[in-house]
Amino acid sequence: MNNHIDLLYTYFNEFADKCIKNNHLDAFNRKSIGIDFSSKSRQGDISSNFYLVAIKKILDKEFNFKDELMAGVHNLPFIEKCEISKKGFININIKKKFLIDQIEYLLTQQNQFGKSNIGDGKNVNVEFVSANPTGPVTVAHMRGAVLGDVISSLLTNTGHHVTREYYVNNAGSQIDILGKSLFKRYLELHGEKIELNSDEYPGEYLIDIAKLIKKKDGDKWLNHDSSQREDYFKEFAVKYLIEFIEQDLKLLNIKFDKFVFESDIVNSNIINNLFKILDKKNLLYNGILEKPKGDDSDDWEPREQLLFKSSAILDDQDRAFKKSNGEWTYFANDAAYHLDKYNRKFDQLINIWGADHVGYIPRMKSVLKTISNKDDYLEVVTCQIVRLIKNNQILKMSKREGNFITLQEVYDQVGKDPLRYFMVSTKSETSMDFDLNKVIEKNKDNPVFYCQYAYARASSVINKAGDLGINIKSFNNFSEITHYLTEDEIEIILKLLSYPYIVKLASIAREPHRLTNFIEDVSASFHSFWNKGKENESLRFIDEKDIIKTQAKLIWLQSMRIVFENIFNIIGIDYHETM
RNA sequence: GCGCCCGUAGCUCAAUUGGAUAGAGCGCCAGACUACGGAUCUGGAGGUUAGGAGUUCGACUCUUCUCGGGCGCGCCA
Repeated sequence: MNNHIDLLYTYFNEFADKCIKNNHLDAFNRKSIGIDFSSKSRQGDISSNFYLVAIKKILDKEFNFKDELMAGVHNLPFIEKCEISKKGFININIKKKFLIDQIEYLLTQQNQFGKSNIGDGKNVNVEFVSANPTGPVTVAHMRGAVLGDVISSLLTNTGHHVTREYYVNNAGSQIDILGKSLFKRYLELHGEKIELNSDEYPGEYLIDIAKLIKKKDGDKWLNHDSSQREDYFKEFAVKYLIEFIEQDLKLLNIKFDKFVFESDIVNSNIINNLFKILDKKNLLYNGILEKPKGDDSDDWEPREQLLFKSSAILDDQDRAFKKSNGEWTYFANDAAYHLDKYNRKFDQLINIWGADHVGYIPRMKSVLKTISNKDDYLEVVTCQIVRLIKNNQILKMSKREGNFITLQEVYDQVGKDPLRYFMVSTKSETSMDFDLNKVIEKNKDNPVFYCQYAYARASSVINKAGDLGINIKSFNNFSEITHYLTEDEIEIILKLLSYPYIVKLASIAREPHRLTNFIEDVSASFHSFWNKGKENESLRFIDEKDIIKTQAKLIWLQSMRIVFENIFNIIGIDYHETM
């Protein structure tokens, strides 16, 4: 069942098609057609800029564009009133009966309401977190973790097949250092005095893992061939750290469909395949990179190595593909991993990257553009850092001193819901402050609580009415209830009915914060209306003497609960009928 | 030095991708309470959207310059 927004969009597009076909209008970008469905302007229930946008494209001055357009609008089934304002906006009031029909439809849809198929079943790979397996998950990754998970949910809700993927960097020098650090802890357990180098990992979690090795193997490794021992300690460390990481993320209810190991990529032939693809297009050459301008260090010296001609595609300079000693660079391996994703037949790749990787985007997009011939085959969503604030002080972290704050620690202090909610409640590319004191307050200053409370209140009304024998289970007098609803309630209903569009736009823009804005907006309207019932009894929800009026209210309250549940499910936070 | 991101009310953030008078919460000021859940609500003040120039019917949004903040800048990962 199409709602008023769908119908209006469809009409505008068909009307434009017809005009263009008849040479009355010049073609134009349909994305510029906007519908304001939140009635913010209060000059109608919904409004549109269609007239303003299209009038610029008139070719035939004889053609009576305005009258033709409006005649069609008036034929739409939901139009109560429609006019074009002085400035050129189309303002529409909607028949209440039509809104109630939509609410009836919403109630039959339940958790399907708001879902759509704009993704058309596309296979999308969302890669996120991908923190190096050298320690527990820290706060540095928590925003990307929640963001990736919620974007995945948004995509699922809009008709995409989503694979949540984690790339494990278990090769390379960081892992060598990790293995050495672990071995030192193992030595320590056998009574040796150890000293960690500044680049080694000081975390106590390695002591726990070393204990596991000691328990399993005793002193077997104390005097053992070193290369075999090194591999063993590396693998052992990574295996347990990945488990720790999975446990940490499960605290936030984040689960991955697939873990891909860098070692498997390195050991496969995929890097050679990538080499062939790039080489065939003449994008690889031996050359010498220039010295970076900001680098005043003296140890720079020119070196010849294999370079990727990314500057010919999307980057501002070429990038090292092989080290001067002939090994593949990290970038080359990572690019090979992306080729692997491409070979797994995904229609699109989305990476969630932290701010420290933004400089990396052009070269990786260059690779994937070359492979796929599509500009946007790889999409990178970046998120800026989160500053933790406690007792009005910024919590500083320094990796060198090992005093990084773990995800677990923050989780213990605030819990899953505030953590998830706040991580996605602002635009990801702006840096944000996360105040540990404020996010756990249980009052209206806290939007998580405010929205959950709105849900609980609505639930309590429905339950209370049920106790009085009033419910909407077999209600079918939808056509009779419109005159029981006030303007405030109609406005809330309008908002609820715009929810499918909020989801679509949030999904297309990869911006979950649109959902939190929306639910806060509806919650505010709801709490405000609730309070009016305190001063004016006629505005209260339950009236035992007037069953139909009560049912009319219960119907939109139930609709609101459904919309809230759907949003809570996408964001991944809990909801309760009592708090 | 170069590149990317950001700059919106005292503070924390929005603004449906170029739309109408830039909106919320906190804080501040003034009010409301025997309540279908006060874990609340009503009203008010507060803005040259960092600043200048440009593009057009129309700019927080696009272009350009300046200022300020963050991140990154050959073989690390």
